[in-house]
Amino acid sequence: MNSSNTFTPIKLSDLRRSLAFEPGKGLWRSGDAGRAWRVRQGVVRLDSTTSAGHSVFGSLAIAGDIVGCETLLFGAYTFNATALTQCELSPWPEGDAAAASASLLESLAKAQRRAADLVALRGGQAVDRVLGLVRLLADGAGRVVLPARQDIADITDLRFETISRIIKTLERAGVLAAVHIDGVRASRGYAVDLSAMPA
Amino acid sequence: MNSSNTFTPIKLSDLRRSLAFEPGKGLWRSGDAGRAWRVRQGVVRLDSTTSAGHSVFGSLAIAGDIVGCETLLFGAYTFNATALTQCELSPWPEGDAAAASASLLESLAKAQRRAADLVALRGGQAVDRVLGLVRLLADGAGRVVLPARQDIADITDLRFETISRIIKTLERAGVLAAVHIDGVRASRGYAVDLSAMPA
DNA sequence: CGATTCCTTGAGCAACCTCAAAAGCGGTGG
DNA sequence: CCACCGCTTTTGAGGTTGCTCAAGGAATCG
Repeated sequence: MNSSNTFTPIKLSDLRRSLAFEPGKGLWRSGDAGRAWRVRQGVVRLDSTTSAGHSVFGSLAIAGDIVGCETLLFGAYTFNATALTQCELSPWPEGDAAAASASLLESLAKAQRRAADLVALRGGQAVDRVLGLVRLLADGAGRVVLPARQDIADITDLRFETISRIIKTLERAGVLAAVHIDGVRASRGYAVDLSAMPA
Repeated sequence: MNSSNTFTPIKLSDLRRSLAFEPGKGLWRSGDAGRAWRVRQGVVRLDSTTSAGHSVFGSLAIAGDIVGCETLLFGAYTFNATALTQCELSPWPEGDAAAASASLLESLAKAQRRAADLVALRGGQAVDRVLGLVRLLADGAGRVVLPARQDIADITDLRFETISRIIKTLERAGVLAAVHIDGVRASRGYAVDLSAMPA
């Protein structure tokens, strides 16, 4: 019910290498058989399937997060996963059993912090939610590739028209600046200057 | 900045037994030294401390969830924890290292599902959010002890006046019924009848 | 370059918020 | 036991933010 899904299953032959995906690409669906991954780059959107059968935003995974670990318990994914930006996944666990166990504890702690971040993106004034997402997704150098308006809307529980208005306002205020490479627009790429944010 | 906090640190001598807490009781604060626990009963509220120094709702832990596992990594808690209802915690991990590792994986999977649940509580129409929380907290027999209005408001990102209006409406519609024991009101206890919910 | 999807912008409206006041509930101490 | 105090909950009236519906423009893909 959300986003475009050019969906093809992950190939068995790829299980040992790192995989790259384009924005909008469906990675897997709830119930599919598969394995666990670590997100190396980009943003993965995880959706729950409602009783009514349509897909609603459930959570986000960004660089460092582990996704699909439930496959180790049930053999199948519980969420639908799609790439929101260009992204890269590598198989998990990556080392031996001991390394996996340490990384599990770390992942659990990280998952709990991530949950709090997500919750924060769905509360308060509309502008602050969008800025929160920008902050979450921006790299250290003040660069960010935003998801599509509709995906931002799903994440923040706002309407895409509202997101559009807010992002335009932030551009006019100098907080966001569309990035161009060789004179051509980098799709949804922005330079971020939070200090330009009016009180 | 939220809720009343009759705060006293957890005693060392209690580390091996299960502990019980009254609603409103502060369990620990971010930065405190302490250990990890499994929630046996009730609802624990976890708050992040903002840069401005005040506490904002971050997430919920209910029966079966593991809280404070980050102490095994950093030696200190990252969230402030308070009991929203009468609740009971027992030390975690409960068995040997092998059992802990299996339970970790399970906990990670559960934490991710819990995150999606929380996210769902902060989107959509006000009534549906409150009903979502009621469903999350109700036991199998259609009984629930709700947190205070202000806490429900913090969880759902609504105002406590709005929560009050919604709960009264649900009572009048027969979805919620205040529970009395020996003719005396069971504090914030309700019987739930979701089938009485109008479309 | 034609079609489809995504984004922008406007006008009016509804859901929820804000501010305010009063009633209920629980403890505490006379 | 009752009067009092603080805190929570209820209820009302009016205001604001973000939603809905609608239309046109920009991007992207074949």
